[in-house]
Amino acid sequence: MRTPRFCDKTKVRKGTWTPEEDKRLSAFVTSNGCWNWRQLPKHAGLLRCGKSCRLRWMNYLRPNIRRGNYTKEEDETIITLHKSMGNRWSAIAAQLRGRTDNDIKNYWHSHLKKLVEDETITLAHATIQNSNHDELSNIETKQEEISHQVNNDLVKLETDQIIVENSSVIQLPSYEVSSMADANVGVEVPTSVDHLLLHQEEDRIVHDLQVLEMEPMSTPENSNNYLAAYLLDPSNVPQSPYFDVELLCPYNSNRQEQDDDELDFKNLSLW
DNA sequence: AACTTCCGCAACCGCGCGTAG
DNA sequence: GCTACGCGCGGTTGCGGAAGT
Repeated sequence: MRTPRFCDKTKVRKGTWTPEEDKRLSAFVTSNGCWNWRQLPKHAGLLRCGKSCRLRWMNYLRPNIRRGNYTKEEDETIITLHKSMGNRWSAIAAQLRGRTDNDIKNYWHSHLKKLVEDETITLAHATIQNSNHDELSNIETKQEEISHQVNNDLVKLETDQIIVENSSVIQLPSYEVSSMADANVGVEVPTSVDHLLLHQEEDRIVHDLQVLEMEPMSTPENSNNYLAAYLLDPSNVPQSPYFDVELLCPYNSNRQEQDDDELDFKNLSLW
């Protein structure tokens, strides 16, 4: 069982050190050294506990101690060391000449901590803004790709429909072929398989449009795609929050601004 | 001028570790 | 191996001056 290690509170002084006490402690340690902090106050004629004497000497009276006036280099050193070592003040103090752990700890809590927190917040803002920008770019790229694909598909679909309607003998629609110049027309009799494939392709386009509809429809091309699909088969096109099927046009710009506001609000609410 | 609040800093406190007996 | 003790460290407190009302 450990005995209480703290000073007998009835016999020792506490609180701020007087110049007289400082003088006595300084003189004693300078001439005799600090061989035993617990015994020291008795021999030095001080009504303080050993622990208090040690603290006073180490943090204030010891020679070569620098106080205040931290340089920018010291600030950076402390911040860097704190990042890697955490609250190990004595280890940090060992890297800075003439600074005590207590002084650095106080300086950290009164100045640097806030500084670092502010910088972290600024950095986090910048990171999220960049992230949002990248995400937006990805969505726009994806929109363009889908839009382009849908446009091509619609052109092929319309062409194939014309072929099916106007020709008694047609080639099976092949969407692997990129140019209509490659299609051989007038070879085979159309079968129910041809129509089945055609409907499957329509379904695929409608699916593409559904994917497109999930994204913000911000470009006129996307609206046109929606209109084209709607005119082709209104029953197969899902309702879009971005396209007014009554007016057959995109919702007005106020709607878009409102959505933008909501997006901004969502971003803000992350904070 | 008086009072309150804020802030920096010195000092205290409790805990853990190392070591001597 | 156990205990008592000293020391060092880090968290917390409280004093006193500055700033604000």
